[in-house]
Amino acid sequence: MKKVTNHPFAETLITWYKDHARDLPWRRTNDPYVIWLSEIILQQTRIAQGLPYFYTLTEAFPTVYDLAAADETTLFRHWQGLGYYSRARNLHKTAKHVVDMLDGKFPETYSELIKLPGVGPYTAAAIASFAFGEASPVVDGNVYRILARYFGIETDILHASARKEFTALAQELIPNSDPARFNQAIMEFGSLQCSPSPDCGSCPLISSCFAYREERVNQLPVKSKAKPQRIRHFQYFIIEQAGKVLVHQRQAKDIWQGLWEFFCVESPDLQEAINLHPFLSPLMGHAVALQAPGVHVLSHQKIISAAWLVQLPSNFKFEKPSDYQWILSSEFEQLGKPVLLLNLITDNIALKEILEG
DNA sequence: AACCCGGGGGT
DNA sequence: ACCCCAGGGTT
Repeated sequence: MKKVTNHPFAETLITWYKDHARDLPWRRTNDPYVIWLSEIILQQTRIAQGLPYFYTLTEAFPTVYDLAAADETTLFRHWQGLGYYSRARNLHKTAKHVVDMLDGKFPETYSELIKLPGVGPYTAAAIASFAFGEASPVVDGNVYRILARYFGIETDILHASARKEFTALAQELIPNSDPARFNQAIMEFGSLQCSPSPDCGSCPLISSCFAYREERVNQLPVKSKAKPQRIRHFQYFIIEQAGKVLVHQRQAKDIWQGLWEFFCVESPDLQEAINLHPFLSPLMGHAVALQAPGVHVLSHQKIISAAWLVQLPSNFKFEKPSDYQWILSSEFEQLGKPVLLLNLITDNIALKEILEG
């Protein structure tokens, strides 16, 4: 079912986009690798936050071959601070798959792209359209917002059926001629014009917008509320001896999987932490309290933490936990850490000097 | 279908 | 304090 003429909605967006498009680096290329990399970075991430990481990563790994050959520890270190660290792991998986199984060439269709680890409906549509000109509509937070307002769609955008409904509508709207431009335009429009608190007075779609006409701009899109945050308490022990520090890489299905940290006990207070790990008891004679980070806030958790610096004499003997290892203090900088620990280090000069010389 | 996964910025 | 951000994976 080819569209001969475009929907007026699409025409207006494309016209608006000609005058308002930002000059973003991933819009200057057709390289599917660079587009893919940018899209993974931008998942649930604002452009301003992702941009420095885009420059760093494209410089460190200019091609998919470079990324596939990368050491995962190095990749995690580059991803440090960006959040949602499973993206980094899936990035590496997909790069290796593309190099090893696909001769370094990315799949060129939505239905093939979506099979890649870390590539879901949005990202597959984005790559298929931007790199290969396929008319698959992107449906991201911007698109939900614009379509819900303009067409008066009441479906809860967190409901399972929402994606299907909004995608079907977007599929009707996307032109067969330069679908990539439409996808860029609708997201840019959502970001700059039809934002969560929009400036309807300057909107080119004001005369035909359902939400504006019905005075329901601030009620659309409908989105159910997030559940309250879980409160957690972490006790950190920076155990240092003979120029080395005790660390481990978080592995459990939990926050910060793949990142590195100091000896950590999840407990509301020091005494309970010691009771849980009796080897700590004789160490505490060498411990000094560090300035604790403030409450560290994640999307669904609040982490309240405390930390002790434990500098042990060389002849001090104790049995370290089996899942922890010693590394040179100076090498800690090279590992990917949670921002909570970056803040802890920044706020404590003594710690900073141990770890950064 | 429900739940989990970061960090930062706007209001 | 709450919302949102160029979402995706697991169970």
